[in-house]
Amino acid sequence: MYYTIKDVALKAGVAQSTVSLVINERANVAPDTRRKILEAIKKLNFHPRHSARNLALAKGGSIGFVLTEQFFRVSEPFYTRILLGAEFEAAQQGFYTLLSRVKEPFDFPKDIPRFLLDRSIDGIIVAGRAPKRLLKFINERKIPSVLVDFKLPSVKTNHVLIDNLAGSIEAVKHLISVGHSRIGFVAGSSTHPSIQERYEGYRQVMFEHHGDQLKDIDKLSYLDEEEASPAIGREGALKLLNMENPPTALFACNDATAAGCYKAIREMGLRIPQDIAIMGFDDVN
Amino acid sequence: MYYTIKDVALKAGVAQSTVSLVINERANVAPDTRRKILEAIKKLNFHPRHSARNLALAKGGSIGFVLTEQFFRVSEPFYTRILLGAEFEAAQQGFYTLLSRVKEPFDFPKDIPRFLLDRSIDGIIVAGRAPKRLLKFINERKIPSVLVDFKLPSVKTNHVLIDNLAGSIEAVKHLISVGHSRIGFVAGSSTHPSIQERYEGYRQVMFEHHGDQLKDIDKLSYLDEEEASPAIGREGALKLLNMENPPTALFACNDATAAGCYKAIREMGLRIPQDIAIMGFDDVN
DNA sequence: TATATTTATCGAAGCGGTTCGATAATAAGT
DNA sequence: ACTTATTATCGAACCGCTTCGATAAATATA
Repeated sequence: MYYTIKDVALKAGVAQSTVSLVINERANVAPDTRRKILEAIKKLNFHPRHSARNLALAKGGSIGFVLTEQFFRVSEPFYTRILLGAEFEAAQQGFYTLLSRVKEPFDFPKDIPRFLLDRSIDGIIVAGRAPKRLLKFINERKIPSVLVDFKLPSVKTNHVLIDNLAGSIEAVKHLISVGHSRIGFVAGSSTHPSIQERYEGYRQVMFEHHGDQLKDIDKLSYLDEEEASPAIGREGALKLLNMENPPTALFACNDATAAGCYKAIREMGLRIPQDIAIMGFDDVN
Repeated sequence: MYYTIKDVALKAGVAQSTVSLVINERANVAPDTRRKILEAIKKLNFHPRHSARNLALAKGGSIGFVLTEQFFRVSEPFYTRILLGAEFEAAQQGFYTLLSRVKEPFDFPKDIPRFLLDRSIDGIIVAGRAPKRLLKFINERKIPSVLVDFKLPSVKTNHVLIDNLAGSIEAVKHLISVGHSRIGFVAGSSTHPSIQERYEGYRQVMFEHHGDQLKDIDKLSYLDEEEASPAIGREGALKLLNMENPPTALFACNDATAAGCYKAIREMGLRIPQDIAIMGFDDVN
């Protein structure tokens, strides 16, 4: 049995509106009245109905989380973690989190996440990547939004990005500091801005240390446009490690790719770290 | 700018209620009227507001998904997958999915997922494990529910379970069929019913084949009550592989544990599958 | 003491849908 | 042709909450 604000009002002997004032912690409620009302609430185990409140407030009461479909297939939990973190924070603030996967390719009006249309959300988080058309739609609707781990130069947005460049520089410098000089770079999703930044960091440090051997550095890089994954990592590692004068260290563009490198290395019967060093990015697992 | 059903009615020159009939695909609307209304809907890009509709229907419009907190920390995406699958199906049916993590230990009235109280959900999925008190609460409230991958004998529920016993039997038989006889069993979460069933399957097959060496079989099992994880797997594998007359194959209670076994094996410098075989459970990654 | 302010509470309207009972228009039955 | 059943549409009430303007009571100001 569920009770409503009306039942509470009745039980406490006050008007509904006064109960509402108490629920929402508004000013000007006599301490005694407040006490009575709180008591009634407790007794009836009353909890305001989410949809009723949201309707009255013209709000959604949730935040949306958009992830591109293919991230669901990847075994790496990078974005899943972000989702869970967002969910946690949202819950703290009294919001629910609504998940939506957008298709690729994106069929414009049809594939718009439903919660964007039925006003279920008050804001939206877009992670990893999203069709430009969708971002524009969000902007037109003036829906508060923030992109995570990507942005499009052509669309004005709020975003939180990883400092890929700095991270990458640090990674490569570390490898150099422990004695490596032939360092390979293995990447999937090579067109993704984040990956490009990581690659840029790699190149910067490599140039700094081996500026004279420009062509060599290019040969040490394996860039694949396909989704970064263990399979791609394996492929890249095999390629680089089988060249003449192979690298002594591999820097993978992310941990999923690193897992593949790891596998390739094992297949070749090499040992880590004795024979070859390996470096990932993202700190998952 | 958002439009309401009223705007649609105005534009189409009919009553709100008629528009509602069309939206909900009810009978007895003249084809011509229906057409006019659909046109107006399209033109105004109207989408019924979720909260308004749910309020009127006394529904939630979402389904809840409950996961025990610690599953969020585990790197294995087993339950995350189930969440995503549930979300997908729910979306197909026009429902949103609300996620909630329950604490352990569970502080009864306080830790009840909010969506259970504010009537945001019409049904609930509980995965992996949950406090009995919570399940009872759900039952008392007569909230449609289904448990995934666990059940409690003392609480009447719907559940969908993995056929742990059959899977386990199949796994061990396979190892035997390829020539192994000393097969170790490595498990975390040893009190979890699913794990116990897997252990049971292992024992059944082992008894069948080595009924005479009862004590040996016990020695080949590593059971830890702590959460199944790579760390536990590693620990178990190291222990079993360092005994006198070690197993030639390891059967891990799940893939997270298997990952740890894998690691241990590598640390010991053994090769898979030449030196030792390894078997997981769950088919993740 | 009379008047102006402030404080506490209330009632009613509104949020945007759905649904039920009423009514008008059509079709069917005799 | 006249009553009866069916179909299409409408208006109003309702879902459970918030909020605004009104009112009464309590305090402050002159």
